[in-house]
Amino acid sequence: MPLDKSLQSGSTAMLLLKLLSEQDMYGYQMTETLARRSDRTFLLKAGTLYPLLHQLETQGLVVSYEQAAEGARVRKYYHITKDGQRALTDKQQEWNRFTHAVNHVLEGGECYAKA
Amino acid sequence: MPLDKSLQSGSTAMLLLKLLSEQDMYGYQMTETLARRSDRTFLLKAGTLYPLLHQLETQGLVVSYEQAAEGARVRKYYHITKDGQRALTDKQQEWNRFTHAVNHVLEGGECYAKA
DNA sequence: ATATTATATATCGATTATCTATATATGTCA
DNA sequence: TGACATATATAGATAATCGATATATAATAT
Repeated sequence: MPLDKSLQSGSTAMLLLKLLSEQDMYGYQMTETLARRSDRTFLLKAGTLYPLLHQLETQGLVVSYEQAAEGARVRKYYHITKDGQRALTDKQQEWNRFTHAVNHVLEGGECYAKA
Repeated sequence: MPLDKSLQSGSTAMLLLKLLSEQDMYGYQMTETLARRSDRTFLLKAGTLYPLLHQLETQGLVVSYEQAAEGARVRKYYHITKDGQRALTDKQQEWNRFTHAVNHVLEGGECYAKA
């Protein structure tokens, strides 16, 4: 089975779904959490984040609701759906397959099958 | 330091350079070797491979030469340069940084620094 | 002999992911 | 009042990859 082509540039969706699998979050909060948890490796820009969240919502992987906060403007929270949980599991499996494949090539190891 | 943006979709160049760091190869051979070594995870298409090789050559990371073979058409071999070796080392470091960051997020671990 | 398959390189156009830049609005602090 | 962090959003540009197509040669099957 071939790897999903969008995986290589597409790990961001998986990371967002992972965060939402732990708790509901609003967009800005996801950016900050991702930056912290990745030791500043993932510095997601607003121009990447929001279109991606809208796309996930269109696909039915997340749903959103607005909630007022004290001393802050209204925030748009996202909640992961059953489909989203399933998608997260799939993406994590593909991620493992992908990294193992890359590492196998980088280690210069033997081939899985001869030519 | 932010991660190279091209890394996520850009691990292919690293893998090709890795193969060439072991021995000179021609394009088709790289596709086959990559497929075998990755357990059929990386099934690189010609439309991806050749433009990428031309790009690496333009960047001075590889050089090419044609060589005739018995019972086969002329093949175009690629050889990695000093700059290519350096680029490979850099890309491998970024790869490690990237995977560690993703795995840290996926493990739901603690943050590197508090908000 | 002829058709098919594998080898081998190449280009074009489409798709997709991400970024930069820009826009808007609110709350805090100096 | 002005600067800055928070918060969401869209438009346009760039880059990586793929699908489709094209060409040519060698080996194999019918």
